[in-house]
Amino acid sequence: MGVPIGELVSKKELELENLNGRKVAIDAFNAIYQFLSTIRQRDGTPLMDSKGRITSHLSGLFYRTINLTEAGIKPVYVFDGKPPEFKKKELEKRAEAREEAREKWELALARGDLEEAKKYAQRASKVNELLIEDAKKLLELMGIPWVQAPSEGEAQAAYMASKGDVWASASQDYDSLLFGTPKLVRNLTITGRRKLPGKDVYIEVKPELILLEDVLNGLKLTREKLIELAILVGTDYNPGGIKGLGPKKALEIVRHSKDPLLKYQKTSDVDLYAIKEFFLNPPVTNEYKLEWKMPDEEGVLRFLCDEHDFSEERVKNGLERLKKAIKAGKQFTLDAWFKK
DNA sequence: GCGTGTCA
DNA sequence: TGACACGCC
Repeated sequence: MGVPIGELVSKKELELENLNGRKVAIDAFNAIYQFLSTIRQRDGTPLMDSKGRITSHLSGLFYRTINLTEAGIKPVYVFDGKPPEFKKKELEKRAEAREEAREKWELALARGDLEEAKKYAQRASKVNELLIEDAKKLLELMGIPWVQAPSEGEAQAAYMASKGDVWASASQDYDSLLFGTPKLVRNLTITGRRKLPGKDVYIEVKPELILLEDVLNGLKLTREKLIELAILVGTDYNPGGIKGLGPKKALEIVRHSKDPLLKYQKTSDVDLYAIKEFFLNPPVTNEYKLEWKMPDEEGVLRFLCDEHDFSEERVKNGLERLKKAIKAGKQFTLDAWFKK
């Protein structure tokens, strides 16, 4: 998933306090997928209400949004629209991988191997339309803005960041760099512990900031060349990339060739130039309003507790934290204003 | 992933 | 106060 250019990218470690007072455009699909795959019981079953509807993503969204607000961050979630036609192959690949994982999940469960079961259950995670609708509804009730992208959410987030409507985009994937975000935040979480695959070892995961300018300067590339590099090593639109080309070789090629795609286009069954054009000029919209409001407390309680069986005590507690954080944030903004 | 209770 | 185990729905 996403472009495999992590090893070429220069990162700065970030304290959450550094984001105080900043607006951040979060890739909603990316966040929801993470919640859905990680918030699970020991056997891999996601959290569900009494009617069997998945609630893992609601739990994740609710508490993370409160945490970000407490850190003085103003989040806006950006949802995917219609994927481009040439993403079909990648989406089919993911569907196959999910199906395979689902079968292995069942087999592991039958053997009573819980650890394996959970691993495959996570890989079988599927973000469907109902999860998206519920997520949007929760955000609205919480007073948090969300934006409907016409196409890729990463592209819309990058557009909003490059216009200066938000300070940065946030995602685990690097794609928004290709779409031109000046700043990308990864690992935008509070509790920075992540389990290493396989072993029972946890590592500290801190938020990190990636500046497009640093990446381009470090690699001595233009954004157009970075896009060509990504296409050679593989994107969601041409999974796998060019056979036999890794990041290092690809970097040399794009540095020394005026039109690196030309040679590989001849033997490729996808339109590499169309992909490049898509990264350079993706469909985006100006139709959004970024307003952070006080939460509709009754609405949140009805939605999470009455409809989805969340603990009233926990949700009320969360709402108190959210209200307090919003007021503190307003105070901060006014203080900063009067100090000027 | 995250909150909460427990133990030092 | 911080690390950890457990349950959340």
